[in-house]
Amino acid sequence: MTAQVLPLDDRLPRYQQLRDLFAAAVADGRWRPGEAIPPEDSLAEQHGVAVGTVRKALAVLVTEGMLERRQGRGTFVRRGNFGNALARFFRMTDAKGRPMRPVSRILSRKVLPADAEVAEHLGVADGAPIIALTRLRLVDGAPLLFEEVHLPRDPFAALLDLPFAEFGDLLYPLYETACGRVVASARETIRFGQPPAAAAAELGIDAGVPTAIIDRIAFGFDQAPLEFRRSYGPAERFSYSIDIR
Amino acid sequence: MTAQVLPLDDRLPRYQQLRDLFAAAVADGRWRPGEAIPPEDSLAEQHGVAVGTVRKALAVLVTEGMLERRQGRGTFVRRGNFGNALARFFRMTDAKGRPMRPVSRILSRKVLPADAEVAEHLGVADGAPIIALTRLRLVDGAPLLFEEVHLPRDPFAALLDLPFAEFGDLLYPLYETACGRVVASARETIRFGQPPAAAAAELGIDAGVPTAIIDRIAFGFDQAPLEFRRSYGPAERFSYSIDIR
DNA sequence: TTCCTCTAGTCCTATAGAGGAATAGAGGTT
DNA sequence: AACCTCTATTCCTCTATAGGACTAGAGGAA
Repeated sequence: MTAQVLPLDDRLPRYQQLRDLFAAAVADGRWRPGEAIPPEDSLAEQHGVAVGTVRKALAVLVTEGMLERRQGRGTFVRRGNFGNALARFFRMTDAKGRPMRPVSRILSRKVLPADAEVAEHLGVADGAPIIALTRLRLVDGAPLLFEEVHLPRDPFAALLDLPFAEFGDLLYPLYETACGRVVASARETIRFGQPPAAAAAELGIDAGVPTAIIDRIAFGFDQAPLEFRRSYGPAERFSYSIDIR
Repeated sequence: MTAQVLPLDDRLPRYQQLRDLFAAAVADGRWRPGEAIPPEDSLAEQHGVAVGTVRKALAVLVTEGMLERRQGRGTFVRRGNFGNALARFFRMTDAKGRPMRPVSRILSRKVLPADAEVAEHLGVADGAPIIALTRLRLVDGAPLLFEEVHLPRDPFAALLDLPFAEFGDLLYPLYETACGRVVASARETIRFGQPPAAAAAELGIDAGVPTAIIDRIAFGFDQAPLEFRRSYGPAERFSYSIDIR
């Protein structure tokens, strides 16, 4: 969480040590999303290695998705691709396979102690303070998804003061701009069951209607969990598409 | 389909041309799954480039999943990871999140003309000959999934003579050993709906029971579709887990 | 304004080579 | 048998360097 004194491991190859060093620079905000990092030759000089070694370290971070290189321009810390975020994470498509673009409305915001399940998913202590949001996502004015979002309180405390109207339709850009956290990957689990009463009410369906339940844990560049989210939607409207490897 | 005369593009960097060359060697069977390819220095000499250039080409193919390098041993054409195939493609987990290991039984095998949907997914002409398999996958003796598998006939003709008992529990190893085709990636789409009568009958459920429907297109190393599969399973028993990016 | 040229900065391609690390196998020792 | 040592083979790390390609911006020409 806090910027660590570098636990560099001398047994690792230098390019791996550099990778860790650079990743830490991104993680603790010295290199910021959207900005260019120093050019490769100056990094090489700075760390007393050959340019090729720096290039190799940067190549690792590029394949890990943390950096992005543009010939002639520089090397940039990747910002969450919010143009693509829907395509990457919100893979609900309509009957014709087109991605749907939901509008979002925050319904509630509370600080609660984490229950056992949320604590495990977020990797925090049982009972640790959690921000719990509920929100509704609508397409063409019709409610499509009811979501319960859980965030560790401290890193996301900035969200506690934000008026609901300013949350916008996507949370990940907000995590970046308001809290400096970038979502780099996620794990989703889909199953099928019945919605809790609150979800059914907001969705305007009977509690007995078959419902798709999607659990998602979102991770930062350091693979630490940032968010746990559970989403409910009517099963007949649901279609989920994914490319594997 | 047939081995092409190399359409090497001189405008591409040499390492990309080499990549294409090496990929073609795998695709047309000169380099075979599980076997080692020539060492990097001999490839370099053979093609008149520096070793570093060969290494770069091979690195691309490693990240694409076609090759695998082992220090001190060599560079190998990757074989479908059948130990991991379940983990990679068959992501149904039980209520506790453990992957389930189904047993398979082939129910039927026919050669049919492709209908419009199958033809599109497989990238073949409408009405082209297709091998259509149905099979049942069981866990602990109970039917869990009913599957309709569609394959282009000619590349998979070897399956037409194989007794059902010799199909085994997984098809992908069979595609490799019997037909020389390796599944490298796949796209899945999940939705919920109602099963066709045949599926409901084999699964022992009512036709009205909510059912998970998974469509999968499996691709070879060259991104060409190899198989189209549609699977049906009772929704309450279903849970699907996926890592994103 | 619009277009062109030039330049500085940056990443990309490619080469060459030295030394290290991991593996497999041969052969010897206990 | 079990273990060790030695060697050949192979991939890995790292250095050093040269020229090319792409971008952005400054300045001048039409």
